[in-house]
Amino acid sequence: MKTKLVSEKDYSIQIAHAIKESIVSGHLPVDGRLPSESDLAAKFDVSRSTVREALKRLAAQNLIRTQRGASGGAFVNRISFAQAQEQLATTATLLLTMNEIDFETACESRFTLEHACLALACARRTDADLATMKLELEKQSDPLLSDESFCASDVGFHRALVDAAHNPILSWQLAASVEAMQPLMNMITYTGRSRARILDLHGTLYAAIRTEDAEKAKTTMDDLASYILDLGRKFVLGRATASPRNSGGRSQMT
Amino acid sequence: MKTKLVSEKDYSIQIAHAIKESIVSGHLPVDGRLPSESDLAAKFDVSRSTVREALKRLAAQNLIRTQRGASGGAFVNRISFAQAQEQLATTATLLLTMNEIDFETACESRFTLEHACLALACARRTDADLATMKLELEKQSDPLLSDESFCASDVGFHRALVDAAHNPILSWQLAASVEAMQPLMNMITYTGRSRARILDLHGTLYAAIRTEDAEKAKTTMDDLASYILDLGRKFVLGRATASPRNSGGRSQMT
DNA sequence: GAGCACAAATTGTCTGACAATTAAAAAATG
DNA sequence: CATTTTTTAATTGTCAGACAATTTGTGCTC
Repeated sequence: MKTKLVSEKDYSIQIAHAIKESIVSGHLPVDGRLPSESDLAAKFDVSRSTVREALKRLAAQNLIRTQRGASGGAFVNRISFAQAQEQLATTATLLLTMNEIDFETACESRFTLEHACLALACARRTDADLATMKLELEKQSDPLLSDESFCASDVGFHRALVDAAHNPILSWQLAASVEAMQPLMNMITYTGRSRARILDLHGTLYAAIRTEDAEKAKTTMDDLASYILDLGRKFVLGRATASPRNSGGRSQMT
Repeated sequence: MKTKLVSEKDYSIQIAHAIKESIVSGHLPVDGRLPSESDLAAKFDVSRSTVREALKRLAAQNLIRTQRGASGGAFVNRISFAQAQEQLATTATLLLTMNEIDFETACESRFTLEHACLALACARRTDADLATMKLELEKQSDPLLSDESFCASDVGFHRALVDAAHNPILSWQLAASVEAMQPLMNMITYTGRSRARILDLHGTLYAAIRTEDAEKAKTTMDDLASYILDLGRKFVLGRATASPRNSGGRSQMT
């Protein structure tokens, strides 16, 4: 049976949308196979190229995967947390860089969310969680560490903290948030003194979580948030007012 | 100058990745125009179809938009919060439905995040925010409201609450979270008694935010969270153990 | 200047072909 | 018969060339 398409929008968009609906609604089961490109072309009464463009749209959203060869085809993908996190991080990065979100707003959202994890983290942290955090703490205490490595370890510490809440959805959202902010954090040059302060706060956080002292953890997180905010303010990061908007003015890719 | 591609992966993936890098890194400015499809085909030394498939991948992620006609082409898109929210909601929905996240986990993450917004909401809520919340409260008090409409109003109330924090990043993440959970919430049948209870809690929340009583708001949110959790537990929503996994077993789309 | 026909550029779609890959069927081999 | 090899068929990936649809600019007419 042929499926009707309206001629107002591009066919590939409509086809992608139709298939996406089938997937999201659960009508097409995970690992279910879509009809072959030729069959879809016949079904929608379009050419194979058009179907292919539709499928590429879906593939870009990790909704399907394709396999060549006999009994190959397009299969409904079970989206993984890793994929979802990458998607979210990309989107968050774009929002930050393209929409003139200032450092303070980004910082506030990140620390607000992280703050929210602390109660759960204190209640559920395992020895493994603590060990991961401890490891990052030791890394950060090395004064020879480059700013980038320090930042990376910082991300690792906070990820471990969030993971200690043992809620995959929270971990997903938070990890992406933290990751998206990394470029901004990388613009800060960490002096010996600021590193010592951060390390100190991280240590206090670690201890609070180890002893399941949620209140202490929360106040420490607040201290860390305001300290990072201060650090950020000292750099260019108030982009909303500092740098001109880079819209307008066409430019070619070289 | 031609850009080299390795022959191990599909060309359209590599090309999409290359252009994506240029965009995310800011090398291509917002609203900047990409070379025409023919030019890109020449640059990467592939056919136009392959380039087109790559561009469709980018379009699916809202990274570019295309325009027909003279001086048309593909332009770098400034991603909007609305687009970002839709993407995030889709991904979240898929994670919930495909990865056997149980109702409790989803509920916990949502209310944990929402809880985190309360302090900010109390401090920053405007009269407009309060008015929006009030409006939804009145909608919900109509006993003739269908379950779906009640749910929709519920979403509206919580969105208004989150928006009262006046942090666009938080609004974005939370709104998507709430929206992604809507299908699950829709599976609950709301009795008159449960509606009254929810309405009561919403009212208390509203009052607390109006009077900037963050502590009261937090405890009320916790009450609401545990009540919803209880409601959910009474239905099938413990899918992790209740329903069989719908993977395996190929099936065709009809 | 206003309106109009026409050309040029660009994306959207179609057609048909071939290459690459893979699984299953068929054939050869012991 | 069991195992290995070869062939075949199905399917996606890529290519080339064509035409349609859409939009912008240009020059002409009035």
